[in-house]
Amino acid sequence: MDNTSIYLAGFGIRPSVQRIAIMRYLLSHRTHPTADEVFEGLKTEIPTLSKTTVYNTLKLFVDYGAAIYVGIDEKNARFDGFIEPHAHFRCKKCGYILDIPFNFKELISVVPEVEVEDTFIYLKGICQKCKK
Amino acid sequence: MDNTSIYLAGFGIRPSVQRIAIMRYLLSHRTHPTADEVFEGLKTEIPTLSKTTVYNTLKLFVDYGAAIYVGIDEKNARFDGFIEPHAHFRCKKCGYILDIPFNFKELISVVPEVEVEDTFIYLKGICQKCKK
DNA sequence: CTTTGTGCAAATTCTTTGCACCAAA
DNA sequence: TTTGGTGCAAAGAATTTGCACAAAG
Repeated sequence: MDNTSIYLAGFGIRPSVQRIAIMRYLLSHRTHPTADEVFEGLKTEIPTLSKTTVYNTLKLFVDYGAAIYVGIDEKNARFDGFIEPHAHFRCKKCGYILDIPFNFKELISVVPEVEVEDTFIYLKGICQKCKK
Repeated sequence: MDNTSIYLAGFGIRPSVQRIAIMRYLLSHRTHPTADEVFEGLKTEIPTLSKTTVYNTLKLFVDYGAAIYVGIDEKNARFDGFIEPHAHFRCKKCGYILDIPFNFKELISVVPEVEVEDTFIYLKGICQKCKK
């Protein structure tokens, strides 16, 4: 049965075949995919899907707090369906993006003069696999 | 006299008229400019300057550690001549980017399983001016 | 029926590339 | 005289826009 539909509704997002599929993709592929990767991953399942819809939908998810925009990759926008606050690490060699648990509270306190709404922590370096 | 030339040499960067002007621009305009803004700001001073050279040079500066890439603006790459580790805050309304002093050491310690080389902290919200 | 969502094609924008010329070591 | 730097024009790639049709409330 379809709990993705209910999940989306919880964010105030009207479900549609496309939106459900895209959210399902995000939740089952924790790879921080680009819009293109989402499109490629779903075009067999939904042959009529367009890239425009993927772009629209991912933007919608971010606007409604159902996904996180990940700006760690200078070439493409990436998206994360895992919305608990966390940092991201990207390997400079293989490009792999790793979720890093991180408590944002302590960070926000250092900035009293502005009203911080969103926090993005991007770490770059070499991952374990590439180090060997 | 020209200490920018010596400054660049300190990073292992051969000075040229263009490189000196671009670094001077970065150091005197702490606005985290885009490549285009740097180009626009210098084209009167150096009428023969090309955008290609600005792109090449900014990339070179980042590669040699003479400037920081600022990925807080989803539309454009931005650059910072202030290379002490610090965080960035961007106002969602006016787009103003503010430097935030921040000690990165404590952050890196939370990620033992990977080798972090670069840390980027981006904060977004509403600045004081826009709050009023 | 009236608003919202989708998708095609075209446009836009930022950035990179190929190449020829110029400058410096 | 060889390597490195600049700049033009063109290409490339990611994303957005305009618009017509489809779907849902």
